[in-house]
Amino acid sequence: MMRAAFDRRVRRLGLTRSQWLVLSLLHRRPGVSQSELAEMLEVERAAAGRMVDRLERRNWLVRRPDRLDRRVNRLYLTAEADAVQAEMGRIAVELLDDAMAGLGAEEREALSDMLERVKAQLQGMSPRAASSPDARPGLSP
Amino acid sequence: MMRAAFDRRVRRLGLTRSQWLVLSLLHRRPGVSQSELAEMLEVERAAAGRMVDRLERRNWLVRRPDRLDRRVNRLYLTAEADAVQAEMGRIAVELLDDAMAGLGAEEREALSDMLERVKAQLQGMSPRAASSPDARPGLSP
DNA sequence: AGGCAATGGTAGCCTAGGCAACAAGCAGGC
DNA sequence: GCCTGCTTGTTGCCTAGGCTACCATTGCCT
Repeated sequence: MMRAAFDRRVRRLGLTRSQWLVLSLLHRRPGVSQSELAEMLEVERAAAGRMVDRLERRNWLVRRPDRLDRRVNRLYLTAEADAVQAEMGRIAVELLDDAMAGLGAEEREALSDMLERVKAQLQGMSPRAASSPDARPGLSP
Repeated sequence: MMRAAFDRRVRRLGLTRSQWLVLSLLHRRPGVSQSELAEMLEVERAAAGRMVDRLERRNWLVRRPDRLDRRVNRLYLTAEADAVQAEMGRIAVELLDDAMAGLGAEEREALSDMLERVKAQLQGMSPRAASSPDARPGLSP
């Protein structure tokens, strides 16, 4: 429902929530590879790749080959994307605020905290959990 | 992540979480129409219709015409669907329990309650909110 | 140097959902 | 009776994601 609400609100900008997540991430870390992007978004490489396809087709970002490793594409936002990115961020905050209108400050804190814990739990049972480099994924080591 | 985790667990049964939601609902209320189904699942009529397509194609349910209103299809589970439905329910409960393993009983209660409130808030701003029959959709009556 | 495993990216097939346009059917007003 | 408007369902086009198989490249190890 959050996704749907967000998409409804930013439709006029010609983007979706998922696309905004990419833009936002690329704004903070320009030059990441597609694999890195996929991992950060917690999504399959294929899905990330197609996302990049769509965004590139609409000129929101550019693929540029890495000079050291010919396999990887480094991703960079275009100027327009950089411009719209902030606006989307504002909308995201607004939506979050509206959605939690019925909750007090401590409740929001608690909700956020609990969801983080649930997320960690779910991450621990995801197939991608095995390759965690340093974090202990299991629950009973 | 919940959806993904659930789908991973029930894959061997040849179904998905969304499909299970339909089966579960139809088990409790056989003979609902597609529109009713869509509303109960909080999904567009088109999406519900395609869902029914897939489930019918795989013989999990049957469309039967209503005798009074030739527009509507009434939906009924097949025997196999009825059988597998309970199993899926058990898996759902298990998953929920696993996901909230890091939370105490009161926390779970609180989380559930808060999410309900957030959901209500989001429902109030959805486009389908206007046609609510009795409930007041606004936030400050 | 050569081979082999790991990594990055892509394409194919699938489910899932949104929005819009449409046809068929129903119901109420005149 | 007839027309007008609403409801039900379907179809088309779109994004989004999962899984698998595959190709190219890289890097390690012998």
